[in-house]
Amino acid sequence: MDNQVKLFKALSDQSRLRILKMLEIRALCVCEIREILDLATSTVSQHLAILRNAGFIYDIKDAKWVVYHLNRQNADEVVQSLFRVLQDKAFSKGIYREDAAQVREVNRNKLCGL
Amino acid sequence: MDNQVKLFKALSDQSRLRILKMLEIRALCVCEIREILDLATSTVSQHLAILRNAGFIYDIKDAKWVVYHLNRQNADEVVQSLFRVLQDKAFSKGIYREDAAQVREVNRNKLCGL
DNA sequence: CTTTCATTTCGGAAATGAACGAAATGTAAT
DNA sequence: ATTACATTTCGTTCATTTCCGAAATGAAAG
Repeated sequence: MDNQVKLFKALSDQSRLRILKMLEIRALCVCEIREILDLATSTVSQHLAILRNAGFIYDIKDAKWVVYHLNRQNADEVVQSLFRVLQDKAFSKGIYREDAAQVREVNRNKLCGL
Repeated sequence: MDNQVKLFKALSDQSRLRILKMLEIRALCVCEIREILDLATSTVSQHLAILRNAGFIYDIKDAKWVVYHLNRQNADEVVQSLFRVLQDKAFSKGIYREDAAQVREVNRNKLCGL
């Protein structure tokens, strides 16, 4: 598939936009994202794969978790430009604001094992 | 559907990105767009409806044609921001460059009736 | 080495999207 | 008015996407 189209496709889903806005606040593991989105873990994992494949995020293994980070250093100018689109205040309202509040509260140690 | 998601969905199709880049050069009627994309007229009409519904374009009836224009004045900041994404040079290569050449050559009078 | 547990992959169901041709619409020309 | 014709709408088909639960993976802890 055309690379530019792939970028827009990755962003054309509410759950994935929410994930990107959450990762803007801080890196999160799959179980934390799952908790906030309230979707099956496998579904969250697939959304993350789509975002990673498009270059918006990357993951780092940390202890028993896979922690996802916003890929702010991506050299692709279109990706950078799209990150800037997500800075619009439209993405700080409604569900995005609610998610932001939850991101500050969730704790992977409490959510998952420990 | 969420408004922001609708914007990205509208852009997550190669034919629709091509249409927007063509309209950047000049306003076009459906038959001119159909000629360049080489799709059924009904398919082109649906793509145009999706872009219009998202606010990226508008149409004006002119004689027997419906002429589509880029909606550069759209007040939505996200739309403006997305127009800026499309300014990236990635959208002036490959198929987009070929389309641009064709836009300068097509003539609705020759294509359609007259 | 075996168990535990977070995550990914797989397979399938339901929803959505893209494409076409045929029929409907509406306007311009005869 | 009737015809001609650009465009839209409708109905259908096929591909893709989204979602889930079950099974596989892989690393850490016991």
